[in-house]
Amino acid sequence: MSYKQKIYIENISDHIDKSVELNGWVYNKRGKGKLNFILLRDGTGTIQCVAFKPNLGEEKFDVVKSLNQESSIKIKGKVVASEKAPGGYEIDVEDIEVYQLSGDYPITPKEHGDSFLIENRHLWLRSSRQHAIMRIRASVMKAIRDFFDGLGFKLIDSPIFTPNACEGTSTLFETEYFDIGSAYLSQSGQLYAEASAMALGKVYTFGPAFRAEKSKTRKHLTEFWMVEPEMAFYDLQDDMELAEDMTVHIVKTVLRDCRKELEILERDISKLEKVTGKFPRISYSDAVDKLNEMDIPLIRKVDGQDVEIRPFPWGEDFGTPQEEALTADLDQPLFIYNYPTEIKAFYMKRDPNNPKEVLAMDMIGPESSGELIGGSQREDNIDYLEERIKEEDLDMTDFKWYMDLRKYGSVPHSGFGMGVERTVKWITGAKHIRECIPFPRMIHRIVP
RNA sequence: UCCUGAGUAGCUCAGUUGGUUAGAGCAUUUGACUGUUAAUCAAAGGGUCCGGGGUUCAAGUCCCUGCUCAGGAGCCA
Repeated sequence: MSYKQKIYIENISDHIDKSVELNGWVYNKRGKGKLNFILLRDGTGTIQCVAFKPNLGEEKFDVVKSLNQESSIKIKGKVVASEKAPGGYEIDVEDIEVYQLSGDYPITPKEHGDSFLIENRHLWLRSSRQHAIMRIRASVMKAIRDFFDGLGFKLIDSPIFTPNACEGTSTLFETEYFDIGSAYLSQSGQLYAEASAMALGKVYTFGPAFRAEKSKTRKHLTEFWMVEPEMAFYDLQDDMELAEDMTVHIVKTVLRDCRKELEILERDISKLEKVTGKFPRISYSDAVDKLNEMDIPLIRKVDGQDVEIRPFPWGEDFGTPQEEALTADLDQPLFIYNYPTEIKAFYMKRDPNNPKEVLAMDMIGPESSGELIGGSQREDNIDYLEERIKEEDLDMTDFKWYMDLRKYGSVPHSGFGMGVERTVKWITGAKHIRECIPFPRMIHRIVP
């Protein structure tokens, strides 16, 4: 039989009243004497299969009785519509074949703790919630690629091994690289995206990024996926407009293609439906004023003690409490733009009207989802860029090739980076970012 | 790195003031049942109470120490 003729549960309604063959795993089983109900999952969905002893015969019925959770089986039977069946359809089992009877499956239908589930991540992926999140993740990835491809962007792949730091060295994973010495795992493909944008105009790089930050929170991974578009002749306004359109496109795609998954996750869809565009924008300085109106202080650790500083001083970066306060009443993501130069990366363009600020923006998601996007117009003036590299104590020789981009036809250009897992966390309403990537890498976990 | 909390059956947990043989639900095994929805009912098996040290006639329980895990902070996407 050709693979094209294989039948999957997600399309089972195309085969009503026909006999079909399904392959899958036992998700759950309920016995009732001569009648057994098998909940079969095949990766595309689940369906109830009804095994009735008089129809199957003693021998085959004993096979059904021996099945336990996650046994792998082939089932032949007729597809029937039934109000009693979860999902509306069920299979009247005519024949069954066992690939393998499962041993004691550790993830039972009852509750489990976080640490047990993450230790069994390779099996946890089979559970309905995780299954739904992974399908939404796949949909988000595809939405991102479709969005940029549709606008004529070219996908370029930036290297994972890099010789130097993009922003600071303390958070780099270091590895040996033959006789050359140390190489570092890429924290961002941005510098390479900039070079590519000068060649191709509009590009995006999409791949994993590695950060050795010792963060231990529900929104940090040491390995995460990031999409980074970079566009020649785009200013900061263009950059924000693009980020907004992309975000709307992602949410719309998931709402269109993943209704079932969002239902399994019990996500409040009405909240996502409000993400339609015209995201609010506020400058950093206005945001500081607003925080002070709301009496939100800066909280700083001094000798292990939390000290509240009022009013919030201009020049300090926003943390979680500030982001939450600024977005609490909003249905859509918020752009904060024009940050103090000192707290931002060297490559961001200083505002020609105010050198204390850079043309940078962050997009903070609603529903406490935090920073989803960070971007900026890039510094295109070679002298200012050199000044900033020196201020940050970075090694000029590392950036020789990067400076060439400002030497040979420098142009205004902009870009941003969006964390895929944070976006998936927001859209799915997942409690923890570790649920938003198949195999999370975190400060204290690298297995499985 | 800092702060807080937790570690008892395969899993989720209870375990009184320190006191006889450490319990429950799920999972597993066996049996009953023709419509179950995390099925139900009956029975059985299953324990290095995280490791080490201490106090005590007596420690799962109190003290010290180490390890592991979780939540939060900072940093960031």
